[in-house]
Amino acid sequence: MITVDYKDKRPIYVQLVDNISTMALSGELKPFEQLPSVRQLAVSMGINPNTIARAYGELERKGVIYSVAGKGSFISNDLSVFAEEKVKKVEEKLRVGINEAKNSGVSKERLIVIVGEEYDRD
Amino acid sequence: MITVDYKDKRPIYVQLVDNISTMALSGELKPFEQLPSVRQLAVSMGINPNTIARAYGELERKGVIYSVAGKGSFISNDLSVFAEEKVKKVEEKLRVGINEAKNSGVSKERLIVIVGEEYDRD
DNA sequence: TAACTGTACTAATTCAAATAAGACAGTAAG
DNA sequence: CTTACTGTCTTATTTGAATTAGTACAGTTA
Repeated sequence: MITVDYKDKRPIYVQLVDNISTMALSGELKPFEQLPSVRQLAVSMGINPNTIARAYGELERKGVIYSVAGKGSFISNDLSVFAEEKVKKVEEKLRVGINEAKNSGVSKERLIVIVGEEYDRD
Repeated sequence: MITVDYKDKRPIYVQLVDNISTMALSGELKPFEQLPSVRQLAVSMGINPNTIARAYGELERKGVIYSVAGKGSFISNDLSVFAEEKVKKVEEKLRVGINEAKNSGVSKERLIVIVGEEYDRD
């Protein structure tokens, strides 16, 4: 289910890009699967069609979906490029976080413990 | 030196809070040291006094500085409460980042390697 | 032809951040 | 006491990004 959270401070189109990307990567949305049309999704979510169109445009640029005028928008066949790009970004963000922790006096050992706690849960 | 970066998307008052907090923790600003007055700093940075006042208000709320009407604003004697609070936030942010990496398929081993790379630099 | 699809463009609206200007009270020095 | 600082508070205005609104155009499908 495609949703947005109004408590989330990020713009709606960013949330849509994030959610649909995640659903595509997890397999909840499958390759070649058709997405709701811009107008259809806009009505069902109670938001403006242009906001959906902007999200779809971003998703196409990232290679998550492809759009064909007159037909609709579909999940891409090959998500590997996007997946690699995402891993890169996640790792870079993590490095920033690690350095912030380092600068706040968190020890390497403490950090390893935290990594373990998060990885060995559920 | 207290500065703001206009390329930074964060509000100016947030940047000021962050910069002055960091300088206080690092010792670049020492306990009881007087900060520039609201008006003085506003002129020297070319921004509005109210923006500075808002930042000083936040800093006082966080316990980084204390302000006395008529005298000025000064770095707090005891920054331990703020320091602990900061470590908490940094660790929580890190846990979020770790889970994002985990969900993107980054292995625990890979993550440990990254932690090592960042910690054993400089 | 009719009813869909995505895309593009411009104008209006909304909201937080920042600015502007001023008022008030405490402090310190002449 | 007076003057010139200090922080604090209030209200109105401006600015810019995000979003909405409305419309137009071209491709697709039945």
